[in-house]
Amino acid sequence: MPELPEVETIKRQLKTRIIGLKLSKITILNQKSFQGDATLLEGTVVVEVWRRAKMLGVDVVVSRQSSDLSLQISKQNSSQILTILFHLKMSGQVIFVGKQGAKKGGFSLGHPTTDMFDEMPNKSTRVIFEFSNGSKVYFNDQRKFGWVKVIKRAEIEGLKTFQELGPEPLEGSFSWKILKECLLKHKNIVIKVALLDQKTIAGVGNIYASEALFIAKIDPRRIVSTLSDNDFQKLHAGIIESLQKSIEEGGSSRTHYVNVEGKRGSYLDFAFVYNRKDGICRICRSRIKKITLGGRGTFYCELCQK
DNA sequence: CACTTGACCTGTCCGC
DNA sequence: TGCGGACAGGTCAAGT
Repeated sequence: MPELPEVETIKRQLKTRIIGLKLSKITILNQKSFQGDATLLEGTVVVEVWRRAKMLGVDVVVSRQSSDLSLQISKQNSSQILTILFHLKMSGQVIFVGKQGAKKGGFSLGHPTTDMFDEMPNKSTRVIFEFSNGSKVYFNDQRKFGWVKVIKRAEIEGLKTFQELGPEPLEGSFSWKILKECLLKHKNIVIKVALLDQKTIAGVGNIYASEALFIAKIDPRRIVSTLSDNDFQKLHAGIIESLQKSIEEGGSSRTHYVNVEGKRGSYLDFAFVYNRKDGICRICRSRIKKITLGGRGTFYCELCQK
């Protein structure tokens, strides 16, 4: 899927479009894609959209006349909040379609998406969320690895997948020393594989692991225990740089990823190594190599990365 | 226990 | 053009 920058892009866009909207109907087209009781969501109002690692959360509360009051309730009584949790895995998409765009507080937000309207649903649509103003959110997932689940907000922290997650790399508190500490938890594996473990750092996937290691000039085959403090510092900077750059570019679109408007991200136009086998290294002009590490394609420059 | 491989799915692309 | 195999943003469980 979508790694951190792609989910972050979806989160930011969805937030401006669906907060304050009331859910009217949920249609499940593939049972395996949906866990929990969808009927609990009908009539609820969206109060928040958030991201943790590669997961997307949409918080909803039972509607009480106005959405303003709902917002108040959410702050006072978190036990009332339900979360619609998404994991897009390899091929998930979240598409928003609203003919006039969502409205909140009297002004219109977002861009018109009438072009997507006729294309949705498509053959990979697995779940459809309909709002009372006619807007819709489509969860598409060609490979059916992704999922949507309904869970009480208060129960999320108890989920094993949440408890074990490593730190968020774009939070201010994420330092190179924390990165070092997390990576040394499994010091005998290859650095590229360690970066993919969500217990090490949350949100880094196959694209940004290769990119961050290139920026840090570290060979992806290195064993974690061989890294110096200077390496950890460069890697820390490389992770942040690649993730931030990708968010600026709206994420990476190799095959499936699109944002909520159905548009592709452009990070791969700037990528140093990912998906650039035999391409020219932007720094030393030698050929980019592709190898397999931990069963995943890994791209790097033999000259630049030591 | 630490680490690796296969499974989950559908679709596309590449070589013969 | 057709067919088989490898491969694709992720994560689990089972295997070594």
